[in-house]
Amino acid sequence: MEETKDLQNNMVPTLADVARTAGVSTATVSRCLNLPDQVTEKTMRRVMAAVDHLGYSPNYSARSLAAGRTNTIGAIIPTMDNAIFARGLQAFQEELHKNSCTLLVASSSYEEDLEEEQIKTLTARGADALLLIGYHRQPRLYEYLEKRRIPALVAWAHDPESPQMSVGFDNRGAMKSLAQEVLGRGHKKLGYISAHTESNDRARDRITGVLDALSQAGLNPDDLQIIETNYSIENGGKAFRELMSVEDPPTAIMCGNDVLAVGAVRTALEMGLQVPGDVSITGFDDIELASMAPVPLTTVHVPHRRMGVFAARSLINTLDNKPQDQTVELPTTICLRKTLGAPPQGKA
Amino acid sequence: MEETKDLQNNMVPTLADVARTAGVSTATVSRCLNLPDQVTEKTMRRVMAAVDHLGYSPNYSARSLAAGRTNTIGAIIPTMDNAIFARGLQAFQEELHKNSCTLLVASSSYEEDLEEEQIKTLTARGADALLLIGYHRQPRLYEYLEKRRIPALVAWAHDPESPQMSVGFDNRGAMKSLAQEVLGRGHKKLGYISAHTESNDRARDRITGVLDALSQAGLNPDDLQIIETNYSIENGGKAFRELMSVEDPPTAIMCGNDVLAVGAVRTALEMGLQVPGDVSITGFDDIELASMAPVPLTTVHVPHRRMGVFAARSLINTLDNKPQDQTVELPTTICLRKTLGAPPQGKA
DNA sequence: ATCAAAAATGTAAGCGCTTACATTTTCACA
DNA sequence: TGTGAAAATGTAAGCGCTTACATTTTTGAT
Repeated sequence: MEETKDLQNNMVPTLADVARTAGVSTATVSRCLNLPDQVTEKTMRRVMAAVDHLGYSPNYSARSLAAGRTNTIGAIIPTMDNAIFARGLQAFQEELHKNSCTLLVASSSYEEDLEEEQIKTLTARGADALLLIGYHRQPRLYEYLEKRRIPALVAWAHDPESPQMSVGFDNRGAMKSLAQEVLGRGHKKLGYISAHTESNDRARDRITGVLDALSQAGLNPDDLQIIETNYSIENGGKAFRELMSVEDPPTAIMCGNDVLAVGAVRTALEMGLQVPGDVSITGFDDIELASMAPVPLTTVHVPHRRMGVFAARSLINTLDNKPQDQTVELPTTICLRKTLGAPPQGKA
Repeated sequence: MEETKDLQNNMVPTLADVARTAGVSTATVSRCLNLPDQVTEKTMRRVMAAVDHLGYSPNYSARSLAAGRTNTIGAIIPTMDNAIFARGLQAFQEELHKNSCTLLVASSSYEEDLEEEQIKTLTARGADALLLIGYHRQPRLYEYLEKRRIPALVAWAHDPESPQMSVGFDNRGAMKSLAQEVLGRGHKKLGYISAHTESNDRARDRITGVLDALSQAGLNPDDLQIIETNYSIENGGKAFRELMSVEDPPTAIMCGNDVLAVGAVRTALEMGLQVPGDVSITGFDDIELASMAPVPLTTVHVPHRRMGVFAARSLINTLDNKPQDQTVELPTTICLRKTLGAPPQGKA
């Protein structure tokens, strides 16, 4: 009983077991699995038969330890509970899968410290590379990653100046264009609802974009009323109410993302305001929600899925030492729907 | 130069390096990291100083290999590109993190074969446990998991009969209740837009729920027109159009989820139909979109985040051999908003 | 001071795989 | 049929950690 070399005895089979039952060395089995064309077809068949027979599948911890590569890529995103990241991440994962990599996920909840912790964790877990959102983080983290030779790609943002690998888009330019559309309609007084900007460079860049447009149009950027709040429909509504509760309220409210904008639209309607008759509202991202809003949202379309796919490819190419663009900027487009119009009579 | 024991020389430090610089054995360092109270405070300080000095962090591949545990839990979900899974997954991840576990993610794209492949991959990658959506899959997979002693928890569904560990809700019962609401309004002829049911037991159960209500109300279940389609707003619209294009169309269309329902609502309005004046429509899930729809959706609220949290706890407790409910059913609630009304005059 | 038991630490054997290097087999060509 | 180079396979040394077991140190009761 103790000599049962056959080990059906409810143990998980190892490479050595496969080798034994196939009558070859462990090296050969390993080659069958990893370097198929270094092996005779006959041997391959024998080994594969053993693999099937035993129900063998490799132990990745061991493989990773021995090979010094995990084929795992980590992603640290603010939250999945946000369609834009969820969708990008989904595309990212699909592309990784096509290249037999797996995805290790962590979320930072938009907190810088937590993100740092997650970076440490994921690298310790052996992520071969990392997907990060935005540029903003302690320089020591970039040093840490560099020291460990862990490629990190920044997504959702794009800064041609930065040495960091990235796949993103021009938050600032996109929002500037949208602001120009708004100003072009004759609005002179804008309000802005933003995500918290403290450690969110995308949010900051978008605001800067509006400011750009404002000063370019000869308006005073200091007049732009900005409220920062957490990402949610409800908060968008609250912020809207606040912005509109002043003496001479803005005629257009631009929002840092669609979720906030939808909240604003809803609240506007609740307040009995016409959109865009009494007040124009814009979003950013073009999530599914945008076209479904009570009044379909004028917003900026961002190619989230493409971003995910590109990010995956970049990282994989880098790991494979294939030539590879350091940084790619994806175009965004302005999506004019129904929430942007001219300011009300006498307000222009 | 070659004798530099100090190895700043851009190598990632190992346990042995820490041990050497702290002047203790590797075992002691390992204990400091994993079993802190088996170690003197003095030693601990020395070791920690070395850890900090070298910037050491453990290699999880090695740790996993040696310890036979990865502290990694895998989740295989149909897609993250669907708010309900994204949100649940987010909560799941947060809870795992609280317990120092990481999340390995894969998606099956609602394809049974792909799911099987992903199960194999994730277990090979050393996932200590698995989160799976729904019960439907080849029995051999359950056997496979059992043989490897990998606890797998089924979420999003609940079958008290099944031996499988689960955290879910009663898809059938919930949809039955909603159908009863619909029938209670006087509707006699219903249509149903479903996700593909082939390998989706949640979708099947929901249909069964409607059928239950129908036959209980003395109506003929065979009259229920059902269209199966892929998850998307657009497809919801198409299906709606098809259901309504018959001689004597249904007065209420129930949908397997909110996304399909929103598509239906939008299309109804495009067709010049009043909702619920001309046709009632219902959804399922209560995602954010639901209350934002052109007409706010009557639907079933499902506690996705709680489900994620419970799932994480169950799995972790199981891994820690803590006592643990085999299966928990979370309550759902019916969310009556605006898309359900009485059938049009003369149609009741 | 003494000594046994308890606490802390050390030693060293793997965990399951990859891979450099060594050995054997195969094969084209003379 | 014999030869050498190329192809296939085998041997065995780790990869960085955990942990059973052995050894040393500390502790506290005498």
